[in-house]
Amino acid sequence: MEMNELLRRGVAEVIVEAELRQRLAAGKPLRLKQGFDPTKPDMHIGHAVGLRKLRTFQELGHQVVLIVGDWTAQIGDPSGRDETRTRLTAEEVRANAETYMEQFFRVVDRQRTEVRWQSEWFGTFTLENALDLAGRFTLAQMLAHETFRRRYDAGAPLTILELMYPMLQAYDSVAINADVEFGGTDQKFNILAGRELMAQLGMTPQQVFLMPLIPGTDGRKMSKSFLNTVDIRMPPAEMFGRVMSMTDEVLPLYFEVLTDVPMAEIDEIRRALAEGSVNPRDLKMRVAREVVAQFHSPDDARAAEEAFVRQFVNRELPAEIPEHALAAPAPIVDVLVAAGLATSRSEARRLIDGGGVRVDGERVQGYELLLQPGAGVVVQVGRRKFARVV
RNA sequence: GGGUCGGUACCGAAGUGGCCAAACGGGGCGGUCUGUAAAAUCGCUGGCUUACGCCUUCACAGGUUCGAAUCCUGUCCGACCCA
Repeated sequence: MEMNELLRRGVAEVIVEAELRQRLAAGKPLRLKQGFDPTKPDMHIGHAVGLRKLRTFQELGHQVVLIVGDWTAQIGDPSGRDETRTRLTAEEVRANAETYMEQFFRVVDRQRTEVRWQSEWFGTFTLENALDLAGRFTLAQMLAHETFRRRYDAGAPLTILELMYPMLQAYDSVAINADVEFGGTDQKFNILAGRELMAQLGMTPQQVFLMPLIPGTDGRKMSKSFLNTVDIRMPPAEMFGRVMSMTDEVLPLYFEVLTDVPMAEIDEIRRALAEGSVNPRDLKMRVAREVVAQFHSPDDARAAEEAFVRQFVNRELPAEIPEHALAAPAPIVDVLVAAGLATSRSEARRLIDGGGVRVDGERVQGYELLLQPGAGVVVQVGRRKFARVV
């Protein structure tokens, strides 16, 4: 791969690019650090952008060092909007780490990855070590971190413990002698702290590789609370559907960071979209197919596409409809709740009132409809929730 | 340690004795439209009830009152000022 594309496609920022180019040119395998906190095991395709980049570096012969942040997880990264954290038990940490890695290694090559736990070095850290570390950073430095300063200025709680977070992450780089640290742009401060610490200790400062935070399917920041994520662990059909619901604006970017489609071709796509000579839906299908193929398989991708076309383009019933068994005739309201199509009987009634419930395609008008066991009718809420009554 | 202000539904935020299951905005869900896009627009958004209505909820625990999210006491949590 061409150097510019390696350092720029799907990359937000490289610090310091000239230095990194030199080190790459020297031809020695580099140690690429990527850390994670085993607190929130759900990864979405936004995270995959960085994983894909790691994978590319691996293919060029470099070594990935994955840090399991079993200590920093106790603090919670203040870089995000995260506020108070509950402490995790050792078992939770281990389970979360496993879940994380299961996702991580769907993209990154396990054979060329060294997995290290923070407890290897922090487990034996003494108070003396901790004080020494704390002594190497100043409050002013910490308040230079926008998140800290904003919270401080806003009068929001900010503990000394949270100030420790960047220090611990910085020390990880020392412990494993990192050449490059990867992270999202929200990691810039923490990763730069690593650079400074390494320099202070007479080591060659690590290079910084920041991945962009990609927008979610609705164009806003990709975030669980917006329900606009595409999660790596989603089953193929759901993953396909979520990608399809992306807003037009993000389409070229998704091509750029989530597929291997050549940049020249993406430029053409951009042009075609601008002049309206293609149906964006068809391009989305291509992205969706590629994404599903990456995290599942090409076969899964094909199947997901067929199911999508059947259900949403042709408006046919999905191939797979969960069955709900009835022991006796039951009112529609009860069936909706029991089959998980409504969370309460009140909600079920509201859905009926709002015209959102259909039985075999017929809109349900009242609450009194009785469904018979074995009837085989299909109950539907909205466009996407189905159950077959048996 | 002292003082002041504050803790309301998924989030933000009104409400400061009855008209409060609680304004408004966001989000979410559903209808129309459609390319499961966006935008637009309409409705819903604690639970139980066909319904009348009933029940639980405004940090937590008590109390005053015919009646409390609203008043009082204590507890917990946060912010600010003083030390």
